[in-house]
Amino acid sequence: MPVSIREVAAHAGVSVATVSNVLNRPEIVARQTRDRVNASIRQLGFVRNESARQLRAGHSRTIGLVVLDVANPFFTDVARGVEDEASKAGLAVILCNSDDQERKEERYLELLEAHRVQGVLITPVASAGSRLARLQRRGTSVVLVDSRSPSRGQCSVAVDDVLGGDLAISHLLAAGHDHIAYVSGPPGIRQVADRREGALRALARAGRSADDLEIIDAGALNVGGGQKAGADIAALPPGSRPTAVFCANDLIALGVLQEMTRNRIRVPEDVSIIGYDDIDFAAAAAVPLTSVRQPRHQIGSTAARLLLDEADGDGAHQHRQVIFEPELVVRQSTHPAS
Amino acid sequence: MPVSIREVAAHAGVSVATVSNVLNRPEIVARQTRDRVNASIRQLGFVRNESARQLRAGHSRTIGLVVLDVANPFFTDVARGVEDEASKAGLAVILCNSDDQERKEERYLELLEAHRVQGVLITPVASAGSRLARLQRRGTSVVLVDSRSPSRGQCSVAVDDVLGGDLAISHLLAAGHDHIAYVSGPPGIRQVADRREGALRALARAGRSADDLEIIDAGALNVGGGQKAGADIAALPPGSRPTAVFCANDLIALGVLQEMTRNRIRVPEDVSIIGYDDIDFAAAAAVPLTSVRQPRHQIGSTAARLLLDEADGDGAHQHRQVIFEPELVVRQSTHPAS
DNA sequence: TGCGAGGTTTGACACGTTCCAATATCGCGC
DNA sequence: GCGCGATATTGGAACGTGTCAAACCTCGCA
Repeated sequence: MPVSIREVAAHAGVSVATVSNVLNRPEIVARQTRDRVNASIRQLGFVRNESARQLRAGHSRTIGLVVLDVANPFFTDVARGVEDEASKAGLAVILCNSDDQERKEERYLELLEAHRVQGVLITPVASAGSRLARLQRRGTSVVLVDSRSPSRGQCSVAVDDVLGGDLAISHLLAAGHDHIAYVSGPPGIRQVADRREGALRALARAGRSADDLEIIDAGALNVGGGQKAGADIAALPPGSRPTAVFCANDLIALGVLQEMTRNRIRVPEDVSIIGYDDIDFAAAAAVPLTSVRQPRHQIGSTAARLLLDEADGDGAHQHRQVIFEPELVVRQSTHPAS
Repeated sequence: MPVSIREVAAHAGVSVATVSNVLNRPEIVARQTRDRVNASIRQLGFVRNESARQLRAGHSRTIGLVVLDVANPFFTDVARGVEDEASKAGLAVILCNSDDQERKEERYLELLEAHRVQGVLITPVASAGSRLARLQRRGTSVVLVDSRSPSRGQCSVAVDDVLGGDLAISHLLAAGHDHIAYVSGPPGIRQVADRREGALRALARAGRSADDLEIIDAGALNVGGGQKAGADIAALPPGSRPTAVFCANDLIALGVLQEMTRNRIRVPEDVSIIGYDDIDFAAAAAVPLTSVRQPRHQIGSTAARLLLDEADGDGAHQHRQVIFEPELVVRQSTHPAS
């Protein structure tokens, strides 16, 4: 049904090659011919066939984005960053959710490879190293997102989560808190572990020991986990309750906040709460959350640019490991210790 | 760089056609040959070239999804629904954000058409009708998402927003509220207008007039708009303040809630709040929001299935207009009038 | 030994585009 | 009028896959 370049050529009374030239290097064809061809294109409603272009070119004008879950606002914003940048370059973005499952990730990588994408932007599951290496060996560029390249064999964009943890705890220490808890997610996740490490670093600098950081496990990096942890905190007798809690991400912080409110524990007067990510809902919470901001959109756009640089490939590409610094955003959920 | 079917054939000592048969109709090739070919495939790391397949087949194994903005949790969940369904069918999803801008939408539609996608799932901007008609005329299937087909010329999936507005207001009336406000978004958006219409319908049934519904314009369907509207409400003297507000979506409701809390107006004791969409953050708000739930994930998956049915095309496809019923979810932000 | 049937394998073409080398056309100076 | 260079156009070969009719085996049976 769709009209091909051949039909346009016939309609305009020129050869197929000329139509192709009008499309790709209009300056080399005579104005008169060009106008005629363009008229035919409009008249017949011709639209290039990307598949055919790709076949000839050897690679597609498409990039793959594999995230753990777009429904997480962090990744949503990263995805926007990627898409905005890709759009500028005329590229399409194929979106894939791995749900942190190896099998899904593997299936998607194969699909993307079959599509001969220019490259893959990925927040890999823990064990993805060898799969990615194989992918690269076969010629697909890979850029790690929110994840650091261990081997320097690829580009990566990450945020210094250790620093982030440090910022959060330093803020609480400066406000005079000395009974602080870390509401953790699954410790197997790098981000969770790094933020904890940063927290300990800040404590050490203040002359405290690791034992001074109470660890409360939320089980999952979502609101439900936060509620569970919040209930645990509320159940403590007021005297032995931490006066400040640092949450592994904002979703957990929102859950904790909700539980505090439900139990009539005032935030920040009785308990200060600090989150991580600074998602939009952090500012919009009933008590606006103090949080550690990550440049989410920028993470995505930077990753996309690194990929484009690698793929545009004049061969001069150097792998780069970009690390952003997180930033403390103080709002109303933290308060000097009474 | 990537290995082609030809190299596999050479390696296995068979013809190209046989390799193709192994890939597409394994049952017709002898077990022995099949095993040999499969071994070569694994050994060489062969991965099909989708572009070439598509070129041959005339259409790609890809669908396009055009939403106003994935960063809106409503669309995020719709996108997940689409992607889960597409994944089952082995299709890739190309994600596009129109940001409610005609030009961006147009560019993306052209890109998707060039990719010869199997079809396009789209929440169109207001004026998209003719563009979509043209797209269909040229052979690309279109399914409207969260939007009704005016012409019945295509499939669509929507939610009965009039009913949703009705449910919300009926709930408030049943609780004895008689001073109710509608915090509206841009009235040009169909969803906003429909929800208002539903609200009026419920009032009329209760013998009230349209004048009984106070309209407060939030300006935008986001948290900021809600805050602005919330400030307006808080500024009213307690006596003439509405005892209940129905917000055009949850983001607005969260903004209003935040403003109430900041001004020490109790929710729900002083003011009841009801939102729309029932996004995950509604349940997680400091005061869990009563809201009108839309089956977001299901909207996406249904739309994808309709598209697949149309594209699988044994010719027997009938366009269908699916309309879901929204559902009232009562939580703690609404309360009988005192 | 010859023949046919049934099961396997293969050659060749088509898909729509791009690119390169080669050809056609033109203007211009002699 | 002829030849030259410059400019415009064209023919045809790829790219990698899927399909289909035709060729090729092998085997059993007469």
